[in-house]
Amino acid sequence: MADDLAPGTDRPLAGRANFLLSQLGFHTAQTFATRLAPLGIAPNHFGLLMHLERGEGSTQQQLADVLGIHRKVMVGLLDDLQHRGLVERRRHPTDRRAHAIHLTDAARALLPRARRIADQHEDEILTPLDADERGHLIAALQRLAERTGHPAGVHPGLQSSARSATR
Amino acid sequence: MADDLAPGTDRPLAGRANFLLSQLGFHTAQTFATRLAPLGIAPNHFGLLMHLERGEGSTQQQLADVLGIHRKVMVGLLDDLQHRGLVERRRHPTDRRAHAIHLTDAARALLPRARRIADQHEDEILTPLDADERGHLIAALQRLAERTGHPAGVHPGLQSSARSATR
DNA sequence: CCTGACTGTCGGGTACGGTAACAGTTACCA
DNA sequence: TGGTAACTGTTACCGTACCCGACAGTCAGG
Repeated sequence: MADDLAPGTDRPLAGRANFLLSQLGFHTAQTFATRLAPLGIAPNHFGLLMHLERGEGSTQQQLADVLGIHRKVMVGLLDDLQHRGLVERRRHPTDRRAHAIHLTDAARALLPRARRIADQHEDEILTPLDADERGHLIAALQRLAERTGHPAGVHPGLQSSARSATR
Repeated sequence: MADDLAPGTDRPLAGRANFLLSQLGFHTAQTFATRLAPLGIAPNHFGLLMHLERGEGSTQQQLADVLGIHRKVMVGLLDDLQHRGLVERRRHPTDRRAHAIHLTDAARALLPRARRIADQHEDEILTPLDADERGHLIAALQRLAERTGHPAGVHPGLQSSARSATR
């Protein structure tokens, strides 16, 4: 579209889609972490719990693969959740080196509350838009997200900052 | 909209606007930093240079206020840029405690290249959308960004990760 | 049975973020 | 005029988080 030798356009940052996405993404992650903090978990814990909900008994390695992180990080995440009483590391039925990760009843009670917080937070973020505009925005974002190479629902920044909301 | 006592909706993460924004924002910031790295600067340096372009001679404190960060962080950012030969700390004409920050010729030569990289990066991110959809998306994002409380063009995550692309 | 590969975990080096404090300078105000 | 309070830019410090390799225990295949 732009001439390959032309200098960049002189638009302000606030009109560039990449800046807006980065700015809004950071703000969204930050406020969501704040909303979730009273539950004693961080956004990455929430994502892990959501994954565990459909598929308990997985290995830590399997979970790490699905979320695209290193097994070492999974140790820390599960330590947090176990300390919080939300997951159990049971013996794996067939592989004695591995753990089978299961949700506790407390986690099953917590998840609906967390989902409601997520809904409220989303509604708050999208306040300026009506229902039609929200639909168009989400559809557009999904199309952009598909191109990033990350599997659906996998956050690229997951490999860090697990303990911020834990203490 | 949702009943206040209802459990949260059971949508996957990939369909929630707040998750999509956070995911895309992180990915966008990451790839933009990569595109910018060959120039020897990070995204926050780019933002600072853009601000300096319209308004040289500012004090470090003034710049920190405009960007919403602490003066100490500005010291680090300017250290990087000065080391890179892009800014000069001159004596302030009226206040001998303060520095007057000026761009160098190298910075004025670098900025068009950086802007072109930003344009290309934006185009790359928005590939799946046509011109109309891009316009609608940017307009919607701008309306959401206005509600965050951050001044236009101010990135909330600016207070960190300055040195990632410097070395 | 024995070697190689895998699982989950632990310690150590390193870099980062935020706090407190500093000298130099200005502004206020009696 | 003098003296105190506030401000600028900077440094030193400390607790924390992240990355790396290494480890015991266990499985799989020849």
